[in-house]
Amino acid sequence: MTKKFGPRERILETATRLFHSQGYNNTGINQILAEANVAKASLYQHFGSKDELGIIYLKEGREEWFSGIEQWTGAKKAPAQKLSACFDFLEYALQKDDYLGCKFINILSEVGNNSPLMFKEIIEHKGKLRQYMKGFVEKALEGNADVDADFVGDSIYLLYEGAIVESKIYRDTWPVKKARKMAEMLLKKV
Amino acid sequence: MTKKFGPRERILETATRLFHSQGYNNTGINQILAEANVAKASLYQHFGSKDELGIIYLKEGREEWFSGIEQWTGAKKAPAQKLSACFDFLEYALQKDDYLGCKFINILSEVGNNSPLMFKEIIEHKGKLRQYMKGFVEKALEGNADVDADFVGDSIYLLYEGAIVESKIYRDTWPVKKARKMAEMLLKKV
DNA sequence: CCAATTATAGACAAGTTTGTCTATATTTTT
DNA sequence: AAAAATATAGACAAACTTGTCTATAATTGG
Repeated sequence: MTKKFGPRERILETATRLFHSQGYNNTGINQILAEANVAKASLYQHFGSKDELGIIYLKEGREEWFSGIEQWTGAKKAPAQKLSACFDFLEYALQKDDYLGCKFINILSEVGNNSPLMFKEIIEHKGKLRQYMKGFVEKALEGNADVDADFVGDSIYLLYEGAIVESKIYRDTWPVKKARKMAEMLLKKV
Repeated sequence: MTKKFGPRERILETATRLFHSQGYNNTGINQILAEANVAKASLYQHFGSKDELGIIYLKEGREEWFSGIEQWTGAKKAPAQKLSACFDFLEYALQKDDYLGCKFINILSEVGNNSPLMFKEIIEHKGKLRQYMKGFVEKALEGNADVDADFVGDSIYLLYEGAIVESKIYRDTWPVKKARKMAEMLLKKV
């Protein structure tokens, strides 16, 4: 059995904290090692490079995100309520991390197209989130023939992503609150 | 009179190109100097530090942005049309720069709270853009007492910002096109 | 209990980074 | 034309980066 707090886990936990709060490029390997109390050779044993550590940071970030959002939507029954729960979870998550924004959007600004494997993680994560939310919108608008569910779904997704970025800029939850309110309105009376 | 293509101008033009395309942290002073054909001492003569160069890069970016958007909105008369023109300009600008996204959002991910003066430029730019767009929304909804113009205005602003970020991720204009369509819908029949 | 695996500590290489400083050359201005 | 301001080229410092390698210690499985 793998140790619960072995070097690998400590590295990943520390790297996650530092990459998210300081940024990927502003976080050196040595700082991670020092704060995780791990030897340098152990890092290069478990992760082949800093780039790979970044990729696994994103992979785990995606798992954690969807695990969280499914917990929140799972507590609701109606699709429209599940969609609102997505915004509630976002508000909770952004506040919990002191408005650091989205790990994926942030790292995209840092690495650009330098790391194709990171870009792959980013676009896959966002694509999955988009489909996830659009699924609720479709169900909520089912039978409503005169409404373009695809269009409304993407609009709500854009509101969601806009709320993430603006919460970071304004260091406040108003973007999420207003985005949710508009999303709810769009599902009711379009 | 200041020279049109003196060292200062060449530095700023090159730094703008490189900061935007490669990122701020991925662009070293030496690369800027080499591509601008300028001596290192000249850079530190005109700009005291890389940080200050970054601040002026943002200041100029804001001027250029608003100069551009005002050209596009100035060609329209009705407030609703002016608002649509904001989206048209965005689509044009993002495509022109090959979907590099927003200079301000990008650099925020890189420097975080490390540079308070940069953060000041960022929040001022976004705050001004928000008010600029909300002004059109207010005028377009004037007399429409049963509609909360502030709420609709912020929603459209969030759609706008979401479209910027998602266009970068998907390397496509669909986010802007859909955001504009939704914005137009919100001004017509809410 | 002993052998194999895993972790540690840290020196080291080769390359970055920003910023300073000197010395020389080119423009501008008076 | 002389004096002052501006630009150039590049050496240099001090600190940082990722990644490799060696030698020793701790832990684990059979």
